[in-house]
Amino acid sequence: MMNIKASPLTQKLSAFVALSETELAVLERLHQRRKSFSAGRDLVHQGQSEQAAYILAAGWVVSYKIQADGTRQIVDFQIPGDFLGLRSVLLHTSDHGIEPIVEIEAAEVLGSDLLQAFAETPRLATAILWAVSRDEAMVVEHLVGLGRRDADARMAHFLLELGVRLSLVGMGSRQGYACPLTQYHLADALGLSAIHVNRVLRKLREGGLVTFQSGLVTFDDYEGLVALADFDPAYLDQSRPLLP
Amino acid sequence: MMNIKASPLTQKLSAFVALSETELAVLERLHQRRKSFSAGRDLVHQGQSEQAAYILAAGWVVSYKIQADGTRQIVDFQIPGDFLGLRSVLLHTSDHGIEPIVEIEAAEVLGSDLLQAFAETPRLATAILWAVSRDEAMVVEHLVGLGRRDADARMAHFLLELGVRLSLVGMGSRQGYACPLTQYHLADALGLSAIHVNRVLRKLREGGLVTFQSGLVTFDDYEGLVALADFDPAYLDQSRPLLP
DNA sequence: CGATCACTTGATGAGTCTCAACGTGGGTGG
DNA sequence: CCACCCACGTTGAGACTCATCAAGTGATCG
Repeated sequence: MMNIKASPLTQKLSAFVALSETELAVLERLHQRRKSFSAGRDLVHQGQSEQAAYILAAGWVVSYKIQADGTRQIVDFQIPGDFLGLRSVLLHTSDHGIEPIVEIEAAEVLGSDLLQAFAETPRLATAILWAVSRDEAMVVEHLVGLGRRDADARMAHFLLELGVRLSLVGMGSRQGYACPLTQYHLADALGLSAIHVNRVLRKLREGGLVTFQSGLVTFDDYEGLVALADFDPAYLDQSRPLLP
Repeated sequence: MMNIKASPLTQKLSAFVALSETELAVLERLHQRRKSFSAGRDLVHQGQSEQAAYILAAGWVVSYKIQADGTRQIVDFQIPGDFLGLRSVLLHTSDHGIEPIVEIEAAEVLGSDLLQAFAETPRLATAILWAVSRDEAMVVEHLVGLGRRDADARMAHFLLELGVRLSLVGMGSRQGYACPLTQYHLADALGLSAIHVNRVLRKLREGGLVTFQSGLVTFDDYEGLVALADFDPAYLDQSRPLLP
């Protein structure tokens, strides 16, 4: 391997399919057109008609929707190894905004790049399709949380899911992880007020379950948190390879 | 055209792309392996590993997730012209259940059928990809509703969205539509208790906005409802063709 | 060194849930 | 054919979760 360290996307896909040398090479080629973007400036505006998608290489990104009354609902966070704006490319328009939370690094991917890569290595296409389907499953799980979990379970579930996702790209463990999100981010993602988020975090911390402080998430009682959240990582694991 | 009436899927896709004779023929061929299923018996169980997908031809279907504590969250309803279990096929497992609400008619579609159809008519592939992306956009909008809309707006938005979807397949209009859902269905979809659903419906009815009664949804004041729900059908319209 | 941002805490109230009834129609079995 | 039952709908009272308003802290930064 050329690189000292594989890209997060490679790492993630490798956890699920054994990729050949060729496939790895094609994957790395997709990472060529590297760009960086600074925090806070929208990558994609809600309503914009957009052309390119990106593979996130470093940093955190948030996808959100703003309503007419000004409230914001965060649909998902993206972490290294995730795709950005894939649906915007397909629909040739974006119904949501995409904003870097910190300074990020991302590789621009054109529709044509993707097509070509798929033509060369169909297995890779399948692997990426898997990744996209998994994203969809995460959105569904998020929806379930908003509809049928109370604030505590919602928070617990969210922090656990993020932990699993980060672990897949080597940025987290059962101990915890670094997390640049503010309590306002959590509020907008979980459909709560920032004030209530604060109280929930305090409760979880004082209950000895998890600590969210100064950019660090620490799991104090992983099992307890799993129980509280009714967390079943099946929809993320997907360790059963779907390739023939 | 052979058929007196085009299938709902054909109707839906036609609203967005002008399909050639060939494409129409391929589309009709996908509807060959027709089956019917009775209400209440799961088509796909949560946790099952499933092989086939379906195109819904007649009837209503619900996709849901059951939690450990027994509460149910409905992710989406499918109406004629919608795909069922496409993601289950891709992931080779199902993280959610699929249940017919009434007696339904559906055409079984194997992965191989789909691949072959796509090989014959790439434009059709694009059209179907559009339909799938639109479904995704609907789930996202549903998520936003759960997170950031109060019960009244949630209900209003839901009834309006369903109206637009049904209109696309000729089963509804600005006047209203037939709807076999119970108040319990609404409750599980909107993250409310059935009791509160009842109250909300009464409020909307007495406010002269919309009537949900005995299997019939009637829009009494469409504009008023749109205003209450902050409903923007942009994510459904997609009238801008994405084909070259 | 004032400003701003992220966080924190308390008090109050709205929105929604839960529990507990009761109504009503269509189906089923005796 | 009647009596019953069950699913669905309706209504009221009280409790609880979470939002809102108000205020204040401590860091970071131009």
